[in-house]
Amino acid sequence: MANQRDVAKLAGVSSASVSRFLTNPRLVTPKVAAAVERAIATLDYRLDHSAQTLKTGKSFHVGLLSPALGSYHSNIFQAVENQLAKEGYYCTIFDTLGPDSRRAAQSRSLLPIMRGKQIDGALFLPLNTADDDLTIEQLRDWGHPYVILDRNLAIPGIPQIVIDNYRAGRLAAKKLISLGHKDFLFIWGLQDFPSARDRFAGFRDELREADIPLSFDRQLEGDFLASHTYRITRSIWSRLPHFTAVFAANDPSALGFLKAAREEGLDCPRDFSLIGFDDDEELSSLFGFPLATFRQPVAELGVRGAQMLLDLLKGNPVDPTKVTLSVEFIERGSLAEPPAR
Amino acid sequence: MANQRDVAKLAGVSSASVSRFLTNPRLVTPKVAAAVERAIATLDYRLDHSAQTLKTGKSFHVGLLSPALGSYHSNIFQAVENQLAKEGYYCTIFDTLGPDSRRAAQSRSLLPIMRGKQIDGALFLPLNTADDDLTIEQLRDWGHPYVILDRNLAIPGIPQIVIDNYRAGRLAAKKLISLGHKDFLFIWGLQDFPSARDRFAGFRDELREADIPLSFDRQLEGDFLASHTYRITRSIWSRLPHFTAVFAANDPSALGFLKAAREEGLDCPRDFSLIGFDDDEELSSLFGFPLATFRQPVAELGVRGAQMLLDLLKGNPVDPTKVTLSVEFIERGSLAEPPAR
DNA sequence: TAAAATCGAGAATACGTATACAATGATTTT
DNA sequence: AAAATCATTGTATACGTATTCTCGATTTTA
Repeated sequence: MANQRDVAKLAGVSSASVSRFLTNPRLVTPKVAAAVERAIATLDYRLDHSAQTLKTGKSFHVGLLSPALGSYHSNIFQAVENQLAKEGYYCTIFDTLGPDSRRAAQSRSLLPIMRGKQIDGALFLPLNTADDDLTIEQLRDWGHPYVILDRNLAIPGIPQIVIDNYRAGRLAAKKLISLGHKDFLFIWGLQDFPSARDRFAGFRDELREADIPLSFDRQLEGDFLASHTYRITRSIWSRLPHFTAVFAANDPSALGFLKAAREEGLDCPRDFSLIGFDDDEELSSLFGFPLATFRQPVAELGVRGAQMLLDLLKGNPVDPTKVTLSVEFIERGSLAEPPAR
Repeated sequence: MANQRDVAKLAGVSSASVSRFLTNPRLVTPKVAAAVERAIATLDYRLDHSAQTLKTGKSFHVGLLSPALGSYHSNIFQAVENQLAKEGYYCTIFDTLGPDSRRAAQSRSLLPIMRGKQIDGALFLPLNTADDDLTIEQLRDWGHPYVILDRNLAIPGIPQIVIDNYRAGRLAAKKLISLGHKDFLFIWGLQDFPSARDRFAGFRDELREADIPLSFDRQLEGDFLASHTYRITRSIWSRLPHFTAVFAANDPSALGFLKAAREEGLDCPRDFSLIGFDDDEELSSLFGFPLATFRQPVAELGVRGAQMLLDLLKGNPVDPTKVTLSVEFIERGSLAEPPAR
């Protein structure tokens, strides 16, 4: 592999000129530039990234910290990767739940791994776990830029892009209340997911303000999967209180519940109204069921997060450090007034 | 940030000893080791990754080259990332279809980006495109280890992990033929996906050997999505030849077709048998339809690929350079004999 | 006991790059 | 025309690490 000295020798200039040409071509004369360019082409020279990193302290790598790498997160990643690639940054992934996290447990966090200049910044998709709380703490005095994605933190000044799950919860409740519903069910996703918690909080608060409590027997556990929600629903059906409206963690959960309810002789929207989350058009169209749901700007979450991180990396001022993206309520045929009793 | 010299000074030893302690503790006396260890803890010293890379030529980063980052690929990535993390390797992702590929188009490939010691090796999930063919060519004389995943290449000696899609196609055809079927349909996935092409080839070859041609009007285009397959099927229904057996690119496609067929008054398995691919338990259970399908070892693909790459990186001999993983045929109620005419 | 062999650790150096500093020539100012 | 300014380029050095080389100390062998 050729280095800058080799290029310089062939071009008949000093290695400093080669370096200058590479970092900022305007610093050298057109004549030198041409000679260097030719020499680079001849030798098929490539900049050594590690040497550059050592010298400048900038690696042009950012970390993507995320639990698992499911489809939801991978959609965000794709947006992030594309956005960062435009500016020459690379993405290194860290599974915060993988075997790597065992190492993390020993050293109490992922951060030690990220030390030593290998990472310029990080995008973090945290859960609501103690481990991830600790990681956030350590990111804060890491000394490098970072952005928290999709988890609403009350800490002022912390760079974050969030989706307004709380408002979504309120919207769902408001809509159902306005239709006349008084008896609700809430189907949880994985409780460690911040988004699921925020939706619950919004839903609960809106109901509370209408003097409708949401007791524990009206909360079903779930894991974002249709099959599990179906099984749970079937198994506790006889113990469920009277209900006419259901808000589920996501579309698969909603449809899993629907399947169970249908098998118990109920119909939607005749007997109850149903709202899902994260508009899954594939599933809805395949099912042929007009499920009311929310669409969340997943790609925009990634793009905005990446953009904010890039600004921080460049030292540009980031005006609002917290950006809130809105969900879109998609009203469909699964909504109706409660049946007359 | 402290460096090895600082540690050495505090420990009262030379920096060489510090380095030796870090690379191989057996190279130093227990006494020195203890002193160095203490100094490291005191100064919170971390190895500088870029300096180490510059010196050794090993970055401990591998590239994950993949088109898009959909759920299928992200499952593989998760397995790969976890496996590599165990050995201290990091994964940098490259979207071969993203805006980055525009850069690639200019320079005719992704490889220039991977030069300069930033990547020790690569895992590549190629499509059947000219771009990706070129990338494979260039990987071959890149000089670093690489493994091709999920694309069957006839080139001998090339390191690859493949899933036996061809055999799956044959199995599907064999089963349907043995049930007495004579009139078939094949539903394509995205044609650029090697796996879809292999399945088609196996299916076609098995039929051909039974003297059953699979003409173009018996091949439906698709894109792995239920909604699209549904629309296509409806739109060309009247032009479809008589059929009693259908093999679809994946489960969503199969169910999209099923939905369209049901709306046309057909029933499965009464009127036709149906086989999908990539066992989607969520979808099947939600649909309540016993779809025969194939299960492919996606996680194992990632694990084996990562393991092979690690072996190559360490210089271990890799015995069979081509590992073929088998699919599992899952026979369910969507299979039956053809109806009497 | 002396010479040879082994071992541990310090000194010095190189990896490839970016940049501070010095030096050169060209250009403008007085 | 001489002095001052400026634009370019070359020289030298430092980033932090791994490793070769050297040397002194210890152990082994005849």
